[in-house]
Amino acid sequence: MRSVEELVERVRARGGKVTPQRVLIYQALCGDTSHPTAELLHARLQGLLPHLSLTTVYAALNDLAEAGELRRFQSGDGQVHYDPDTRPHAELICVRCRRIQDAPAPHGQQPLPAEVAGFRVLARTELLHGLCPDCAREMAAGEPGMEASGVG
Amino acid sequence: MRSVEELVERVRARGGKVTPQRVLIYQALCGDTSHPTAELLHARLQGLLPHLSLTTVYAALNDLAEAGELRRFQSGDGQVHYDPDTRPHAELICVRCRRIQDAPAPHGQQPLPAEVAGFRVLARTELLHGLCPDCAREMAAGEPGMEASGVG
DNA sequence: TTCTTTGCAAATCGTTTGCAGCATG
DNA sequence: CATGCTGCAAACGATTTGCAAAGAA
Repeated sequence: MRSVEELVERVRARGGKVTPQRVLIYQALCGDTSHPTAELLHARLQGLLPHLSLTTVYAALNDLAEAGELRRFQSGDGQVHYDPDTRPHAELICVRCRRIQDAPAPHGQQPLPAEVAGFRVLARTELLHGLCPDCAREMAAGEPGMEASGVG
Repeated sequence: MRSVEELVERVRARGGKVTPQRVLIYQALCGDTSHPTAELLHARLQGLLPHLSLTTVYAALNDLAEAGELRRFQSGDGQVHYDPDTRPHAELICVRCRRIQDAPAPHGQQPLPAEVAGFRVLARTELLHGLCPDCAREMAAGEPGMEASGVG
Protein backbone atom coordinates (compact mmCIF):
# COMPACT_ATOMS: atom_id res chain seq x y z
CA MET A 1 0.00 0.00 0.00
CA ARG A 2 1.24 3.44 -0.91
CA SER A 3 2.02 5.96 1.78
CA VAL A 4 1.43 9.65 1.18
CA GLU A 5 5.14 10.41 1.59
CA GLU A 6 6.03 7.75 -0.93
CA LEU A 7 3.57 9.16 -3.42
CA VAL A 8 4.82 12.71 -2.99
CA GLU A 9 8.38 11.56 -3.48
CA ARG A 10 7.51 9.66 -6.63
CA VAL A 11 5.57 12.52 -8.12
CA ARG A 12 8.48 14.87 -7.50
CA ALA A 13 10.90 12.38 -9.01
CA ARG A 14 8.67 12.26 -12.04
CA GLY A 15 8.95 16.03 -12.38
CA GLY A 16 5.50 16.83 -11.10
CA LYS A 17 4.69 19.70 -8.79
CA VAL A 18 3.23 18.80 -5.43
CA THR A 19 0.60 21.28 -4.40
CA PRO A 20 -1.24 21.36 -1.05
CA GLN A 21 -4.36 20.26 -2.89
CA ARG A 22 -2.63 17.16 -4.20
CA VAL A 23 -1.22 16.25 -0.81
CA LEU A 24 -4.71 16.32 0.65
CA ILE A 25 -6.10 14.33 -2.25
CA TYR A 26 -3.37 11.72 -1.80
CA GLN A 27 -4.12 11.55 1.92
CA ALA A 28 -7.82 11.13 1.34
CA LEU A 29 -7.21 8.37 -1.16
CA CYS A 30 -4.55 6.47 0.77
CA GLY A 31 -6.66 6.34 3.89
CA ASP A 32 -9.60 4.88 2.02
CA THR A 33 -10.22 1.24 1.20
CA SER A 34 -13.67 1.88 -0.24
CA HIS A 35 -12.34 2.50 -3.78
CA PRO A 36 -13.79 5.98 -3.98
CA THR A 37 -14.66 7.93 -7.09
CA ALA A 38 -13.24 11.37 -7.80
CA GLU A 39 -16.58 12.86 -6.85
CA LEU A 40 -16.63 11.10 -3.51
CA LEU A 41 -13.13 12.24 -2.62
CA HIS A 42 -14.02 15.74 -3.69
CA ALA A 43 -17.10 15.73 -1.48
CA ARG A 44 -15.11 14.35 1.43
CA LEU A 45 -12.51 17.11 1.09
CA GLN A 46 -15.07 19.89 1.03
CA GLY A 47 -14.77 20.29 4.79
CA LEU A 48 -11.03 20.92 4.55
CA LEU A 49 -10.82 22.73 1.21
CA PRO A 50 -14.20 24.19 0.35
CA HIS A 51 -12.81 25.75 -2.83
CA LEU A 52 -11.19 22.56 -4.13
CA SER A 53 -12.36 21.95 -7.68
CA LEU A 54 -13.59 18.61 -8.92
CA THR A 55 -11.42 19.18 -11.99
CA THR A 56 -8.38 19.29 -9.77
CA VAL A 57 -9.27 15.99 -8.13
CA TYR A 58 -9.66 14.35 -11.50
CA ALA A 59 -6.34 15.75 -12.70
CA ALA A 60 -4.49 14.58 -9.61
CA LEU A 61 -5.94 11.08 -9.71
CA ASN A 62 -5.48 10.61 -13.43
CA ASP A 63 -1.87 11.75 -13.25
CA LEU A 64 -1.20 9.14 -10.60
CA ALA A 65 -3.04 6.46 -12.53
CA GLU A 66 -1.09 7.19 -15.69
CA ALA A 67 2.13 6.99 -13.72
CA GLY A 68 1.04 3.59 -12.46
CA GLU A 69 0.87 4.74 -8.84
CA LEU A 70 -2.72 3.65 -8.43
CA ARG A 71 -5.33 1.56 -10.13
CA ARG A 72 -8.35 2.84 -12.05
CA PHE A 73 -11.36 0.72 -12.85
CA GLN A 74 -15.04 0.89 -13.64
CA SER A 75 -17.18 -1.38 -11.54
CA GLY A 76 -20.10 -1.24 -13.91
CA ASP A 77 -21.98 1.59 -12.25
CA GLY A 78 -20.73 4.01 -14.85
CA GLN A 79 -18.23 5.70 -12.59
CA VAL A 80 -14.47 5.43 -12.35
CA HIS A 81 -13.09 4.08 -9.08
CA TYR A 82 -9.56 4.57 -7.80
CA ASP A 83 -7.64 2.08 -5.70
CA PRO A 84 -4.39 3.06 -3.98
CA ASP A 85 -3.46 -0.59 -3.66
CA THR A 86 -1.57 -1.56 -6.81
CA ARG A 87 -0.91 -5.13 -5.75
CA PRO A 88 -2.85 -7.70 -7.76
CA HIS A 89 -6.11 -8.55 -6.05
CA ALA A 90 -9.77 -8.95 -6.89
CA GLU A 91 -12.56 -6.53 -6.03
CA LEU A 92 -15.80 -7.67 -4.48
CA ILE A 93 -18.64 -5.56 -5.85
CA CYS A 94 -22.14 -5.83 -4.45
CA VAL A 95 -24.65 -5.57 -7.27
CA ARG A 96 -27.29 -4.33 -4.85
CA CYS A 97 -25.65 -1.70 -2.63
CA ARG A 98 -22.77 -1.03 -5.03
CA ARG A 99 -20.20 -1.14 -2.25
CA ILE A 100 -16.74 -2.37 -3.19
CA GLN A 101 -14.15 -4.10 -1.05
CA ASP A 102 -10.92 -5.93 -1.66
CA ALA A 103 -10.99 -9.69 -1.87
CA PRO A 104 -8.84 -10.95 0.98
CA ALA A 105 -7.47 -14.13 -0.58
CA PRO A 106 -5.87 -15.08 -3.87
CA HIS A 107 -8.34 -15.79 -6.64
CA GLY A 108 -8.56 -16.64 -10.26
CA GLN A 109 -9.57 -20.26 -9.98
CA GLN A 110 -11.25 -21.48 -13.09
CA PRO A 111 -14.63 -22.55 -11.74
CA LEU A 112 -16.36 -19.44 -10.41
CA PRO A 113 -16.11 -19.55 -6.61
CA ALA A 114 -19.60 -19.65 -5.11
CA GLU A 115 -18.64 -17.50 -2.18
CA VAL A 116 -15.72 -15.25 -1.25
CA ALA A 117 -15.43 -13.63 2.16
CA GLY A 118 -19.16 -13.90 2.72
CA PHE A 119 -19.92 -12.51 -0.73
CA ARG A 120 -22.16 -14.61 -2.92
CA VAL A 121 -20.36 -14.39 -6.24
CA LEU A 122 -22.59 -14.14 -9.30
CA ALA A 123 -20.17 -13.17 -12.05
CA ARG A 124 -16.51 -12.55 -12.63
CA THR A 125 -14.84 -10.12 -14.97
CA GLU A 126 -11.12 -10.38 -15.50
CA LEU A 127 -9.44 -7.71 -17.58
CA LEU A 128 -5.82 -7.87 -18.63
CA HIS A 129 -4.61 -4.49 -19.84
CA GLY A 130 -1.51 -4.43 -21.93
CA LEU A 131 -0.08 -4.17 -25.41
CA CYS A 132 -1.15 -6.36 -28.27
CA PRO A 133 1.65 -7.73 -30.50
CA ASP A 134 1.01 -5.15 -33.23
CA CYS A 135 1.07 -2.17 -30.90
CA ALA A 136 4.08 -3.48 -28.99
CA ARG A 137 5.97 -3.72 -32.27
CA GLU A 138 4.96 -0.27 -33.41
CA MET A 139 5.90 1.28 -30.10
CA ALA A 140 9.26 -0.47 -30.23
CA ALA A 141 9.72 1.00 -33.70
CA GLY A 142 9.63 4.40 -32.08
CA GLU A 143 6.32 5.23 -33.65
CA PRO A 144 4.31 7.52 -31.40
CA GLY A 145 0.94 6.26 -32.63
CA MET A 146 -2.16 6.65 -30.55
CA GLU A 147 -1.09 7.44 -27.03
CA ALA A 148 -1.92 4.78 -24.48
CA SER A 149 -3.96 6.76 -22.00
CA GLY A 150 -3.27 4.94 -18.80
CA VAL A 151 -4.56 1.51 -18.17
CA GLY A 152 -8.01 1.48 -17.22
CA MET B 1 -20.95 -19.83 -26.86
CA ARG B 2 -24.58 -18.91 -27.37
CA SER B 3 -26.29 -19.64 -30.64
CA VAL B 4 -28.97 -17.33 -31.97
CA GLU B 5 -31.59 -20.06 -31.77
CA GLU B 6 -30.68 -20.77 -28.18
CA LEU B 7 -30.98 -17.10 -27.30
CA VAL B 8 -34.36 -16.74 -29.01
CA GLU B 9 -35.65 -19.78 -27.20
CA ARG B 10 -34.47 -18.51 -23.83
CA VAL B 11 -35.94 -15.06 -24.34
CA ARG B 12 -39.30 -16.59 -25.25
CA ALA B 13 -39.17 -18.85 -22.22
CA ARG B 14 -38.55 -15.78 -20.11
CA GLY B 15 -41.71 -14.24 -21.52
CA GLY B 16 -40.00 -11.76 -23.81
CA LYS B 17 -41.15 -10.95 -27.30
CA VAL B 18 -38.75 -11.76 -30.11
CA THR B 19 -38.90 -9.11 -32.79
CA PRO B 20 -37.05 -9.15 -36.12
CA GLN B 21 -34.85 -6.37 -34.78
CA ARG B 22 -33.78 -8.48 -31.84
CA VAL B 23 -33.04 -11.50 -33.98
CA LEU B 24 -30.71 -9.41 -36.09
CA ILE B 25 -29.08 -7.88 -33.04
CA TYR B 26 -28.54 -11.35 -31.57
CA GLN B 27 -27.04 -12.52 -34.85
CA ALA B 28 -24.70 -9.57 -35.04
CA LEU B 29 -23.56 -10.12 -31.48
CA CYS B 30 -23.16 -13.89 -31.60
CA GLY B 31 -21.00 -13.74 -34.70
CA ASP B 32 -18.66 -11.24 -33.16
CA THR B 33 -15.71 -11.98 -30.89
CA SER B 34 -14.55 -8.36 -30.78
CA HIS B 35 -16.70 -7.51 -27.75
CA PRO B 36 -18.57 -4.78 -29.56
CA THR B 37 -20.36 -1.84 -28.02
CA ALA B 38 -24.03 -1.11 -28.67
CA GLU B 39 -23.00 1.71 -30.96
CA LEU B 40 -20.77 -0.55 -33.00
CA LEU B 41 -23.46 -3.17 -33.45
CA HIS B 42 -25.92 -0.45 -34.37
CA ALA B 43 -23.58 0.92 -36.98
CA ARG B 44 -22.92 -2.54 -38.36
CA LEU B 45 -26.65 -3.20 -38.72
CA GLN B 46 -27.35 0.04 -40.54
CA GLY B 47 -26.91 -1.69 -43.86
CA LEU B 48 -29.63 -4.22 -43.06
CA LEU B 49 -31.98 -2.10 -41.00
CA PRO B 50 -31.37 1.57 -41.73
CA HIS B 51 -34.15 2.60 -39.37
CA LEU B 52 -32.98 0.53 -36.41
CA SER B 53 -32.70 2.77 -33.41
CA LEU B 54 -29.71 2.82 -31.10
CA THR B 55 -32.18 2.78 -28.22
CA THR B 56 -33.48 -0.54 -29.43
CA VAL B 57 -30.01 -2.02 -29.55
CA TYR B 58 -29.34 -0.91 -26.00
CA ALA B 59 -32.66 -2.33 -24.82
CA ALA B 60 -32.07 -5.68 -26.48
CA LEU B 61 -28.55 -6.04 -25.14
CA ASN B 62 -29.38 -4.90 -21.63
CA ASP B 63 -32.31 -7.26 -21.42
CA LEU B 64 -30.05 -10.14 -22.32
CA ALA B 65 -27.39 -9.01 -19.88
CA GLU B 66 -29.88 -8.77 -17.04
CA ALA B 67 -31.12 -12.25 -17.86
CA GLY B 68 -27.54 -13.47 -17.63
CA GLU B 69 -27.42 -14.47 -21.29
CA LEU B 70 -24.38 -12.34 -22.01
CA ARG B 71 -21.68 -10.45 -20.22
CA ARG B 72 -21.41 -6.67 -19.92
CA PHE B 73 -18.23 -4.90 -18.96
CA GLN B 74 -16.42 -1.61 -19.25
CA SER B 75 -12.86 -1.91 -20.47
CA GLY B 76 -11.87 1.51 -19.24
CA ASP B 77 -12.51 3.42 -22.44
CA GLY B 78 -15.78 4.72 -21.07
CA GLN B 79 -17.96 2.46 -23.17
CA VAL B 80 -19.91 -0.66 -22.34
CA HIS B 81 -18.84 -3.82 -24.14
CA TYR B 82 -20.94 -6.93 -24.61
CA ASP B 83 -19.62 -10.46 -24.77
CA PRO B 84 -21.84 -13.34 -25.94
CA ASP B 85 -19.48 -15.81 -24.27
CA THR B 86 -20.65 -16.26 -20.70
CA ARG B 87 -18.02 -18.82 -19.78
CA PRO B 88 -15.42 -17.52 -17.32
CA HIS B 89 -12.44 -16.15 -19.17
CA ALA B 90 -10.21 -13.12 -19.15
CA GLU B 91 -10.23 -10.27 -21.67
CA LEU B 92 -7.05 -8.98 -23.26
CA ILE B 93 -7.36 -5.24 -23.77
CA CYS B 94 -4.75 -3.30 -25.68
CA VAL B 95 -4.18 0.05 -24.02
CA ARG B 96 -2.97 1.51 -27.30
CA CYS B 97 -5.41 0.39 -30.00
CA ARG B 98 -8.21 -0.44 -27.56
CA ARG B 99 -8.93 -3.75 -29.24
CA ILE B 100 -10.23 -6.52 -27.04
CA GLN B 101 -9.89 -10.25 -27.44
CA ASP B 102 -10.52 -13.27 -25.27
CA ALA B 103 -7.65 -14.78 -23.37
CA PRO B 104 -7.24 -18.30 -24.70
CA ALA B 105 -5.96 -20.03 -21.57
CA PRO B 106 -7.02 -20.17 -17.92
CA HIS B 107 -5.72 -17.31 -15.85
CA GLY B 108 -5.84 -15.80 -12.43
CA GLN B 109 -2.41 -16.77 -11.24
CA GLN B 110 -1.23 -14.63 -8.41
CA PRO B 111 1.91 -13.11 -9.91
CA LEU B 112 0.88 -11.01 -12.88
CA PRO B 113 1.74 -12.99 -16.03
CA ALA B 114 4.24 -11.03 -18.11
CA GLU B 115 2.74 -12.17 -21.36
CA VAL B 116 -0.46 -13.87 -22.49
CA ALA B 117 -1.04 -14.94 -26.05
CA GLY B 118 1.50 -12.45 -27.30
CA PHE B 119 0.03 -9.64 -25.22
CA ARG B 120 2.42 -7.84 -22.92
CA VAL B 121 0.36 -7.61 -19.75
CA LEU B 122 0.71 -4.37 -17.81
CA ALA B 123 -2.14 -4.53 -15.34
CA ARG B 124 -4.90 -6.83 -14.24
CA THR B 125 -8.34 -5.97 -12.95
CA GLU B 126 -10.44 -8.73 -11.47
CA LEU B 127 -14.00 -7.89 -10.51
CA LEU B 128 -16.26 -10.27 -8.63
CA HIS B 129 -19.86 -9.16 -8.85
CA GLY B 130 -22.25 -10.55 -6.30
CA LEU B 131 -24.13 -9.92 -3.11
CA CYS B 132 -22.51 -8.73 0.08
CA PRO B 133 -23.65 -10.46 3.29
CA ASP B 134 -25.93 -7.58 4.28
CA CYS B 135 -27.69 -7.39 0.94
CA ALA B 136 -27.98 -11.17 0.67
CA ARG B 137 -29.69 -11.21 4.06
CA GLU B 138 -32.06 -8.38 3.19
CA MET B 139 -32.99 -9.96 -0.12
CA ALA B 140 -33.64 -13.28 1.63
CA ALA B 141 -35.90 -11.38 4.04
CA GLY B 142 -38.06 -10.54 1.07
CA GLU B 143 -37.15 -6.91 1.20
CA PRO B 144 -37.18 -5.41 -2.30
CA GLY B 145 -34.54 -2.81 -1.52
CA MET B 146 -32.49 -1.23 -4.26
CA GLU B 147 -32.87 -3.34 -7.35
CA ALA B 148 -29.71 -5.02 -8.53
CA SER B 149 -29.43 -3.73 -12.06
CA GLY B 150 -27.66 -6.55 -13.79
CA VAL B 151 -24.10 -7.33 -13.08
CA GLY B 152 -21.75 -5.25 -14.93
C1' DT C 1 11.32 32.89 -14.07
C1' DT C 2 9.38 28.90 -16.14
C1' DC C 3 6.21 25.55 -16.52
C1' DT C 4 2.81 22.96 -14.14
C1' DT C 5 -1.41 23.23 -11.57
C1' DT C 6 -5.69 25.35 -10.35
C1' DG C 7 -10.46 26.29 -11.03
C1' DC C 8 -14.33 28.03 -13.33
C1' DA C 9 -17.53 27.37 -17.05
C1' DA C 10 -18.81 25.03 -20.93
C1' DA C 11 -18.54 21.12 -23.92
C1' DT C 12 -18.53 16.17 -24.71
C1' DC C 13 -20.64 11.92 -25.40
C1' DG C 14 -22.13 7.30 -24.15
C1' DT C 15 -26.28 5.84 -22.13
C1' DT C 16 -30.97 6.24 -20.33
C1' DT C 17 -35.75 7.80 -20.20
C1' DG C 18 -40.62 9.49 -21.53
C1' DC C 19 -43.97 8.53 -24.37
C1' DA C 20 -46.97 7.35 -28.41
C1' DG C 21 -47.67 3.83 -31.76
C1' DC C 22 -46.95 -0.92 -33.29
C1' DA C 23 -46.48 -5.90 -33.22
C1' DT C 24 -45.73 -10.15 -30.82
C1' DG C 25 -47.53 -14.05 -28.15
C1' DC D 1 -56.09 -7.94 -27.09
C1' DA D 2 -52.70 -7.12 -23.55
C1' DT D 3 -48.21 -6.47 -22.76
C1' DG D 4 -43.74 -5.72 -24.23
C1' DC D 5 -41.01 -3.56 -28.03
C1' DT D 6 -39.70 0.32 -31.15
C1' DG D 7 -37.90 4.71 -31.99
C1' DC D 8 -37.69 9.59 -31.74
C1' DA D 9 -36.25 13.40 -29.02
C1' DA D 10 -34.82 15.04 -24.94
C1' DA D 11 -32.59 14.34 -20.47
C1' DC D 12 -28.77 12.72 -17.85
C1' DG D 13 -24.45 12.67 -15.70
C1' DA D 14 -19.67 11.52 -15.21
C1' DT D 15 -15.54 13.13 -17.19
C1' DT D 16 -12.86 16.29 -20.04
C1' DT D 17 -11.32 20.64 -22.06
C1' DG D 18 -10.11 25.78 -22.82
C1' DC D 19 -8.13 29.34 -20.82
C1' DA D 20 -6.52 32.89 -17.55
C1' DA D 21 -4.60 33.39 -12.98
C1' DA D 22 -1.81 31.38 -9.24
C1' DG D 23 1.94 28.94 -7.38
C1' DA D 24 5.78 25.30 -7.10
C1' DA D 25 10.56 24.43 -8.40
